[in-house]
Amino acid sequence: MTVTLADVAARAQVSPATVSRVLNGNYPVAATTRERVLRAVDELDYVLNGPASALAAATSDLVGILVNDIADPFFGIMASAIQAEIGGPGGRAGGERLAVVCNTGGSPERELTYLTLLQRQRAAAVVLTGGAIEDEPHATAMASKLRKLGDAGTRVVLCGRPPAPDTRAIALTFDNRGGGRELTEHLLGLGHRRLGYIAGPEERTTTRHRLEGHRAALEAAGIDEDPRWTVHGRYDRRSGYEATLELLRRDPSLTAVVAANDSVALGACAALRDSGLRIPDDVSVAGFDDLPFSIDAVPSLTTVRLPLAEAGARAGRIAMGREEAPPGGIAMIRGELMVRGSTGGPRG
Amino acid sequence: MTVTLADVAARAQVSPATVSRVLNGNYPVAATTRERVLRAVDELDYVLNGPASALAAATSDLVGILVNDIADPFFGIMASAIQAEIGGPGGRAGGERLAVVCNTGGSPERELTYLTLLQRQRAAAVVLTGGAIEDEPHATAMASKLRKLGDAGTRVVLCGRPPAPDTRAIALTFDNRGGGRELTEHLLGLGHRRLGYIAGPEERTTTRHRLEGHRAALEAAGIDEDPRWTVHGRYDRRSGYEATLELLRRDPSLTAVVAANDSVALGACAALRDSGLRIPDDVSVAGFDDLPFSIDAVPSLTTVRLPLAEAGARAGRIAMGREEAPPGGIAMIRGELMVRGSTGGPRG
DNA sequence: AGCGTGACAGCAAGCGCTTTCTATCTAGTG
DNA sequence: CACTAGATAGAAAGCGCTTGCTGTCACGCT
Repeated sequence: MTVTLADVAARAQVSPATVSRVLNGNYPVAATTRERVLRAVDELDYVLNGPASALAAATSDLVGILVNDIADPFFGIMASAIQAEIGGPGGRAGGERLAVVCNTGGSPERELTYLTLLQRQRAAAVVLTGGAIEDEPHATAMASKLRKLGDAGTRVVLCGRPPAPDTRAIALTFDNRGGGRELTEHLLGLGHRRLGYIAGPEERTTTRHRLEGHRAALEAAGIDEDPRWTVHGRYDRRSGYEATLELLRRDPSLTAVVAANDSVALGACAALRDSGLRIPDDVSVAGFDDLPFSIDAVPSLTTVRLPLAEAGARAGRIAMGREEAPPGGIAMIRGELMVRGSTGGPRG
Repeated sequence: MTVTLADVAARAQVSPATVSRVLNGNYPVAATTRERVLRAVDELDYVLNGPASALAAATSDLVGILVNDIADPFFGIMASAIQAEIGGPGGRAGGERLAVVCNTGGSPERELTYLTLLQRQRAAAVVLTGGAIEDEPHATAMASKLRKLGDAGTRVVLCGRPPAPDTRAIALTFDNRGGGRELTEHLLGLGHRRLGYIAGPEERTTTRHRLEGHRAALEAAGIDEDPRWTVHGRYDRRSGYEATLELLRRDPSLTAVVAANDSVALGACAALRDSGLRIPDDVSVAGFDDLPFSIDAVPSLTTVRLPLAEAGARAGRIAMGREEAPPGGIAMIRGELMVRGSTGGPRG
């Protein structure tokens, strides 16, 4: 019923081998023969059988991209950039590859299961985006899985994620600590002394690093941090809204709120406004990531820009073997402080 | 080197057939045997070879999701919902499926090529999201491709996209026309008579339908539309910014601007502010989609909410055969007008 | 004229799994 | 107790493609 290589071969009066070679183009085939084959392919409307081809050749053209939340532009932007470089149709890369975007939802089990699924598909490469989960057993399981993938010839690249030791994985890590520190230094420079911090979920590297940067800046400035000034939440707007109200309840004298990321910062802004506070006159707000909407907030958000698209593109190229891995397999990608309207000197 | 089914069989002292059956669980296997096999799988760290399995069984567990722009939350939200229902790891669905999110970038060729790639992989189902491109040759090619996919047993679902006649594709269509109309009626009700419209790219069904709704409302109100009041652009913020400046240049007396979607509306707001105009006192602004950030705009955006997540979830279930297709294979999904702060009565 | 040499094309052996058909064994039945 | 139905397990035939190896020619060289 379905057209196979053999059918094409018969029609073109050549052997299946020849058809295969024409299609893969890695073996000399006379121009006239090639033409005949291509015509047959066209006439029969032949479509290669991917699984069969993958099985015989022991390789596949699937590339996995793991993201925490595909609905979040932070991941969407990286995924998009990675995918463009992977060279799906229209990409500059030669062979047409299928990018498989997998949504882990931040769940450790899913992360692992997806990796197994990709391993099962004999994926050509896998790119993991976003922070890692800091759970000892899970980290061990991940490392082991990544090692196996690497051993099986799958190229593994971590994009915006800390290195995975004892693994062949290439890591392009965001300097969350440095960015967090710079951001808080900016606030301190403006004269703020009482800063609330809305952190992301615990046991996430991203959360921890940004928070560490923040605390390092405080410490360097000789400020004793009040434990009440830190609240943990999710990486979304809602969480930012609630956390801000909580922060305000705990200490109404705060003059600045630093958020785990831009979405959280937006929620913080909303909460402040709803509490009758002006930004930045009464309270300054800062975000992280510099997602596209941040500049449109009113006032526009002071934040740390992470080169998401660039990092994704680079990760994609490395995954495809079109760019050399950084020395040591690790590269630290710095963020850039974007000072905008949401931060100003403290009131009074 | 790599562990195969046969290795597991040898270790468990059973035939490969039995191992396969244990793994697929669709054939009776004695409990003790099953256990022995599972132990062997575990000890050998065996991972099924996806391509081989797909080849032999003539089916695969890949499900394609086509989106225009994965970095755009509009698509991200739908993709996320679809994927959750597809039942990747952790999903309620039984078999573990791999969702393949394909980024077409709005390019017709890529759309087609991705479909071929999915066809090649013998995808179990394909969900196409977002509006279609209104180019006769391309539409024909798409229909033909979708027909072939359908004939090959791949379930095809259109989510937020007009029906594809002569195809087995199930369509969950957004009522863009109705939403557009309602939105403009709201503005007219407030007393606006000179409305600018920032449309999306031409030759897109979404663009056309929303615009048609807008015009229908104007016509019903007996307003002659000035051709200068419509500008076409892309579906992004930047485009909204520029288009608004252009609109203002063409007719500074406009009292309202209707945007093709929320991102464009945000750009419009920025342009208005930069032009020294207040929203909504001087000019009202309306968006479309009600993406999460819309409520955080200042003032918050009046827009038409599209149940993106619900539609995606439903599309996912239909694609998996877990929900019946709507009668006639077509369902119209209505939007809901969300009146918020960005629209008000015209000045004066 | 004889022959080495490319340039192509074909043969055939798998790749690792699924599944039909068949064989075996146990337990239930008259 | 002979016999049959039901429950498992195995043998083996592919699934559609790739690729190493083996021809077969047509040239051009000595």
